[in-house]
Amino acid sequence: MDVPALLDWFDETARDLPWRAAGTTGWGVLVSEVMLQQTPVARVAPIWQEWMARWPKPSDLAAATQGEVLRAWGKLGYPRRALRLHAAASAIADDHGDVVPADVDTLLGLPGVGAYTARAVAAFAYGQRCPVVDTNVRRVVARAVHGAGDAGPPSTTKDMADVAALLPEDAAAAAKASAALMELGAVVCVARGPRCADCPVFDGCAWQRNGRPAYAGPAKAVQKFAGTDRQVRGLLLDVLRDTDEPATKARLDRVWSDAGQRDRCLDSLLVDGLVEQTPDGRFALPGEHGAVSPRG
DNA sequence: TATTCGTGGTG
DNA sequence: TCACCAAGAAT
Repeated sequence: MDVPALLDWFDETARDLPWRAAGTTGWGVLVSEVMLQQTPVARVAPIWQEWMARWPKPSDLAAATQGEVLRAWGKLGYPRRALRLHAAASAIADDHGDVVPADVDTLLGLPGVGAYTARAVAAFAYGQRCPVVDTNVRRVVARAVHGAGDAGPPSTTKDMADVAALLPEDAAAAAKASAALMELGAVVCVARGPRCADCPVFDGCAWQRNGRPAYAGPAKAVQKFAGTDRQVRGLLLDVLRDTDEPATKARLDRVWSDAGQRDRCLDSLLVDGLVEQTPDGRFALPGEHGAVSPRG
C-alpha cells in the first residue's frame, strides 16, 4: 500500500472532528474512543463537547453520580459504557495522578478499555507507534492488502500483524497512518458503496487487481433488535432518564406488554448497576436516591 | 469462539 | 421497506 499517498490524502482531507483539535488531552481522546465504540461520529460529537465542558478532567467525572453520567450519556446506546468510563475516571484519578496512562498494558487495565481503545489512546493521544485495529482498518486491509471484498472474522494476532507491517518506523508518522487508515475506511473504503474513484491508494489496491470480488467469507451474524431484551432495557432506561423522581413499578410496566420479559430486563438492569431500587420500592438511576442493596 | 449489550441513519 | 451498519468490550 502506498502509505505516503495515504498520509498526504489525510493531511488534505481529514474531517475536522472535535477530538482532533490541537490541545485535546488524553482524557478527551479516551472519552471520544469509548463513545465511538459501535456509535457513529455524528451522534457522538455533540455529546463529547458537552462532556468536555462539564468534566474536563477524569476527577471531574469521577465526582459525578452514576445517574448524572447516565443522563449525560443520553441515547448514545450501550449505557454500560458510561458506567465503565465513570469507573475508569475514578481509577485514573486515584491511581494515575488524574492523567490518562500512555502505556497500552496499563490502559488495558481500565474498565471499558479493550484492544482497540487502548491502542487508539496510545497512538492518537500520545503519538505512539502501535497498530490500531478497528472495523474500518480491518476492511481497508482486507481489500487493499488481501484483495478480498470485506474482512472475515476478527483475528487479533493476524489483524495486528497486518497493520503493524504497514506502519512507518517513525512514531509520529505511524500514529498519523493509523488515523488515516481509519479515516479511509470511514469515508472512502466504506462497507456499502466504496468510493474508489476518490481513493488515495487505488493504484496499489489488491481488491481492484483481483477484479473486485464479492465477500466470500462466512456469513456475518445479523443483530436483531426489535423484540429483544436490548430493546426492552432501552425502553425501561429511557423512562428513568426522563424523570427526576424515582418511577413506580406500575409506570415501568407500561413500556412492554410481556410481563416475563419486562421483569427479566428490569432485573438485569439492577444486576448491571444501571438501575437501583429506592427504599420505598421505586426504581431510579443509580447513586441519587439512597438505593437498597441490589439483589442478585 | 459466540453472544450479548442500544440506538438511529441509510441504500 | 427493512436488513445492514456504526472508531468494541466483556464474558
